[in-house]
Amino acid sequence: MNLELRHLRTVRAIHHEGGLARAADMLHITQSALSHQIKALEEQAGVELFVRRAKPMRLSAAGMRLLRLAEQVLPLVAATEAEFKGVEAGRIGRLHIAMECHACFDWLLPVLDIFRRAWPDVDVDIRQRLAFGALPALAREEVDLVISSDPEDVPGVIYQPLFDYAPTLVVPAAHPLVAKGYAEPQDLAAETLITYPMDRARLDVFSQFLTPAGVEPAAQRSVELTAVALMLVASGRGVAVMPDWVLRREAGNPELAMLPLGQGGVMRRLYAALRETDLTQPYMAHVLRLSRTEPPRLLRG
Amino acid sequence: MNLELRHLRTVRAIHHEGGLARAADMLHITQSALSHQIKALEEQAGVELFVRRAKPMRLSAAGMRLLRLAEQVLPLVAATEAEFKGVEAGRIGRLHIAMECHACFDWLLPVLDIFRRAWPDVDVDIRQRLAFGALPALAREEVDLVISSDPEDVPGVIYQPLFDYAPTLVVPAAHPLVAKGYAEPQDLAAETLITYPMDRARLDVFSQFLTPAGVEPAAQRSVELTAVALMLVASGRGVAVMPDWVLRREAGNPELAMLPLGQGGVMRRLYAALRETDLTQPYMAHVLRLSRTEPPRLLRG
DNA sequence: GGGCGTCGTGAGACAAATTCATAATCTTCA
DNA sequence: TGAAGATTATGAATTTGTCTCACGACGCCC
Repeated sequence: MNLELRHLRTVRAIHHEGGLARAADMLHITQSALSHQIKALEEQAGVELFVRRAKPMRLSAAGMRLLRLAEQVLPLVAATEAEFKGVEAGRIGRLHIAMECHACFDWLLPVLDIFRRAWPDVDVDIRQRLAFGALPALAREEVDLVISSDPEDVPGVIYQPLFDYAPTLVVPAAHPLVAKGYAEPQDLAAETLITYPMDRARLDVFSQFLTPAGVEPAAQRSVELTAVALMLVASGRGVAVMPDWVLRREAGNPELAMLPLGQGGVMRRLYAALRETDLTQPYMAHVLRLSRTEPPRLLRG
Repeated sequence: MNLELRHLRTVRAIHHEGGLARAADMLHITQSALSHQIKALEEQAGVELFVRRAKPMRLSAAGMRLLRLAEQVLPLVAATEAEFKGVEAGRIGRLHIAMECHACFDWLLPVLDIFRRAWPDVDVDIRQRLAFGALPALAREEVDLVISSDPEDVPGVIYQPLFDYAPTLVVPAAHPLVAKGYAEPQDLAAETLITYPMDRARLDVFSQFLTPAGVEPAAQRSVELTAVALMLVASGRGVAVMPDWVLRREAGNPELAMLPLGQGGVMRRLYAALRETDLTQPYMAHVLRLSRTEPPRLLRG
């Protein structure tokens, strides 16, 4: 019977205003238009929706059921429309984040905790394991922000630098390398390397250290959790490379020792990638600012 | 932003069918129409509702919010439309009853109890004290059935006879009139008459007995409940006139005695009034049949 | 019974949705 | 990589639907 919201708005207006003429007034159309409309509607429904005996016109029993539907549905619609105005105004939005950096949980969770208090209407989520990589997901609008240290040139996507970090080797306290004071690629040739479960190309230890030197570790083992990796290192099962901000917290742990990669260490820069169109979103600006300022503060505090 | 159900149906179809072309198919319009429609919608909303990078087209974050609305609203609409089909088929309807007869509760409630089991989708109600009388309320579709013993000629309203009854005087068992065996109007001139709280014109004792004879009772008192009226009579506070079907239940009560009005008694006929247009409703036919057959059965049983 | 308010109706103006034909993209697969 | 197939976009014409205008009908209230 092809009901439309227009009809529900009409039914509600006639009921609330008490009569066709006044309802037409409130809907900013003529009384005649309403008369035509309800006549067509009644023909479609096959039921009399209004009682015409008494003027002004009133809803019949069947009309009342339509009114009930209108009172249910129209507020929902109005709320959604209001949300859309909110989206236009930038108050509402979505912030789904993809990380190519396992340890980033460490600083990202506190950052998002601050963020969600400031932007309660923004839908926040973190998504791992995107099927075809994080950047395509960004372009396809599956996610809205990608945390990565490998900027790629993708049209419509821009990179904002966040902060620098040093991938650092962590070994058992008793390890012979500790005396040397730093690690060279060859030093890992006989070691079991513990990494996060990611593509080699996205692991700093390979992309910045081992692969350029053509060195392969004796064995590799992947674990999901930072705490587990550190435990394995402490118990002599292998060595790992992690951002310095993770390890700074373990500075007081007597079972572990940290060594720079190479004599001078390796510096890496973390970026946030987002769609160019989202750059104007105020909440995006906010989350970027938080992501630049909060992590260093967390390390000090 | 003038959303319409059409748009919600489109959004839902595109999501479920996964793409414009298939959605167009399911909605029985061309792909082109849909393309135009969503373009217009996006312009109105000021937000991109679909992600066009990847084909087939997918909902964007904003589109997802519209989808949520669609999933909320469309089932409600569909349910109401289904109800309207039910109304057309006569399965669903309203049966609001106005009584001009207080004691009719006695038989009407059992009748409605049977009725509602047979017609669970018919909305049943009993309404007392209609502002301007029951018959205008019938014409105005405030009620759908009126129980009355005074048929009036109203266009569009027809009367169906239900059953006959005898308004009967009930007095205390020790009352002097009991010896006489019947009551004449003058016998009530010295009595307190207990009635239901209604207009005199609608009380049998006046319209059929006292008023024609020009007799006025010594006093009149009105009570709502039959049981209370009988209690007052039993305790010598007055006399009352009620339909015989009410009193037959009190036949064994040693404190009360029943007397016919006049030597031969008075007979009255109860009618059900309804709109002519409702005469074809199957549930109306059913409630009328029940109202004819059940009350006599109740008296016997 | 004449004014007043309310609703109904038909014709024409206007707006909107749909279709048709075709172009522009993207995907897939050899 | 290039051609076939699938998917979406676009512009103009067409159809459909909605609204307005002008007027008529009806009921109500002094």
